Amino acid sequence: MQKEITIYDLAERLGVSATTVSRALNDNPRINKKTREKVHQLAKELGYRHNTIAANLRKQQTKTIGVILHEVNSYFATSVLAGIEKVTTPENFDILITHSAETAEREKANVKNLINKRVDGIIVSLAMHSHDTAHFTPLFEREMPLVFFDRVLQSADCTKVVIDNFQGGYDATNHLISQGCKRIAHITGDMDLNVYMDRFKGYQKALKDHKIKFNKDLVKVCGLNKAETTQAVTEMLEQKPDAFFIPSDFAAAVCMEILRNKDINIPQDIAVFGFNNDMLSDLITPKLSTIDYPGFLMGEMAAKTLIEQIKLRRKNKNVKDHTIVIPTEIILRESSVRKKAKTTRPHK
Amino acid sequence: MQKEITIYDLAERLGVSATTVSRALNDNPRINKKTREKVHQLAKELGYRHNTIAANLRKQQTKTIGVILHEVNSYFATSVLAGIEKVTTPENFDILITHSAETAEREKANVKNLINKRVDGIIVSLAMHSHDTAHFTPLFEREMPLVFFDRVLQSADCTKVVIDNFQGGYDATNHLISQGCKRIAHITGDMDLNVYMDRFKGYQKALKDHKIKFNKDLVKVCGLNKAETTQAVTEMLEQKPDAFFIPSDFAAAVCMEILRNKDINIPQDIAVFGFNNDMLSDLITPKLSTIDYPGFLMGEMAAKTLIEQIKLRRKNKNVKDHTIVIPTEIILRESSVRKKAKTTRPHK
DNA sequence: TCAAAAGTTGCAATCGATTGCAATTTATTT
DNA sequence: AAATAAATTGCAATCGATTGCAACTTTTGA
Repeated sequence: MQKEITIYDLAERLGVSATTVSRALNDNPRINKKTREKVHQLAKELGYRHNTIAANLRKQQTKTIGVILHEVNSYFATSVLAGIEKVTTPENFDILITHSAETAEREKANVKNLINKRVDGIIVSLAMHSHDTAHFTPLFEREMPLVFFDRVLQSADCTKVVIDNFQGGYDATNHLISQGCKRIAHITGDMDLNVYMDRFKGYQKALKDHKIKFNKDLVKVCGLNKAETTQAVTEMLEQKPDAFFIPSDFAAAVCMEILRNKDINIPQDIAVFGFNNDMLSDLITPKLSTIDYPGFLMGEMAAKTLIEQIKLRRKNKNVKDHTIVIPTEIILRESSVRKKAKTTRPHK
Repeated sequence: MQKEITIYDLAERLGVSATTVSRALNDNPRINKKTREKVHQLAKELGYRHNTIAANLRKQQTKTIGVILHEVNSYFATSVLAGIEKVTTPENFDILITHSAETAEREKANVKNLINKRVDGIIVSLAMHSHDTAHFTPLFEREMPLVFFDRVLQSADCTKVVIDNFQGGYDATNHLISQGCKRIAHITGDMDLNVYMDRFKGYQKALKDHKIKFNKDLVKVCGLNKAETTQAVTEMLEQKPDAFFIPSDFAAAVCMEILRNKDINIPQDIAVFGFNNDMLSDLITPKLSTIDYPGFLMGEMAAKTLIEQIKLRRKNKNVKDHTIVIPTEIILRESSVRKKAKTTRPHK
């Protein structure tokens, strides 16, 4: 790599100062139009490239937002990222995506790395196994603009973007009950996470409202990956459930495959209900009933809120923490509808 | 945000020079062990954070690799990223992920942005509509370490990591023929891209080897998204095909849904063959035959090669361009197997 | 005891762009 | 024509860490 051209090189050739070049390249109106054009012209000719690093150091801001995801390989994650991008791109923010592979250790490393990189703000969805959240305190100490979304800290005062998980859990369970299900198995994730805890509470409330006694043998916690789900479902079948409410479309799909292999009819013998409205929920057979999870909107809101915070911070105003709740929608499809035909919705 | 602690703050408090602090923090053996410990101790106490930006500026390297993907919302993309990470993490490289949403325009912006950010090297998979590839010349001019993977430039001398797309197309078609298919429809993507072109050539060659005359009415190019695939499949059905070879599992799944809605039996009436071995290929009914696409391995190889290049560049040695071909594997499942039962493979 | 070697530390320049303030030139007004 | 305003440009410091070179201190060896 031959050395990159700098503003000093341009300045020398044009017989002006580096200041002028810098201002010209930034289209500062203080610089004469002709000078500006000459600078741009030469910059183009010589293949000058703005050195973001030097500029960031001087300006003490990076115009970059760090995003910490627990995983990236889901339709939900990519929707969220798309939503974030929709907001950040016109505002000229870059995003730096990290993922913690569901471990607290990597989450910790990611937080550290993002601070070192001096991002202007951070958007986080917690890792599954992030019980000890001490690694976030450096962010609070710094008053770093920070928005949690989806999987959020339960305790701390902070800004959050979430869906109504309780309602989602309630709606799903309520629907299954309406289809005549009485032994509704609930295979779910780590209850330390708000998302699974709240859905579980919604599940319980729906049972209660219909005077169905809660049976703890019908609830099982697992990692919701293929292996663990397979095991959990297989074990659960001994309890003779007449429905599975598994708040993850992927895990629900795994469940359905197991049922199919055992020639169990879905939804007549056992109904299945997922969560997320993932791409695949509309492609598998039977199509999966689920709760639509507006990832794009969540990403949008999170980014919007964060950028507001960043702007306030620059003006040294202080920030009010608040919680934004995004509405969800129940999507009824073949896997759970036993009675009268209802219209199903296409995947959006 | 109160101001961040710098090495100068630490230096002052400890009554040593910033040089010593810097060296201590980097565990430079030239610094006395006791001094080093004192520095680390104070750094921890005061919540010092290394300023990557300043360090990058001085060191003229960012230890960051830029990745330009055409899309990120696929199992393949996340596999590739995981493969890249596996290599970069132990080498202490960060990755900066950008995606071009299949447009040349965004690809161009991404290239520019990554140069401005002074990444040490770039890994690229081309956008679907990236015909004019002039925006890559600044990279060649700079002799920027650069590895293309999957969707690669056909012309330029550069390092590439690809699969044997020809063989994949050949194997798929050959298998369909072995199942008695004679009118094999091929719905595929932009032929300017090596991946679709080579698979098409494989398709043609297989037909030829079995003395089946090539029929251009059975080939249709589209964007392979849901809407375009739906249209293409619907139109294609007028040609009365007895098989679909659609080199994208997602698009093949869309196709299967259409066939199912028309009560067309798969694979007896029409066999379907995909490409990628995506997560969903194993979850849909019937399970989809496909070509396994070792994304993880491709990511790994691309990153490995790139880091080699980066290291050579630092020593001012020059780099030999070469092409790495990763083997693929045919995965036979229910959607295409008409005759004798064959063992199916689980998704890896 | 003194010179050479090894161990520690610091000076000062450097990376490249930005920006407050001042200086200079040009245009406008009276 | 002089005074004032407006437009244009530059000086020099700054952001925070790194590093070649030199200096200083301590240890080692004869």
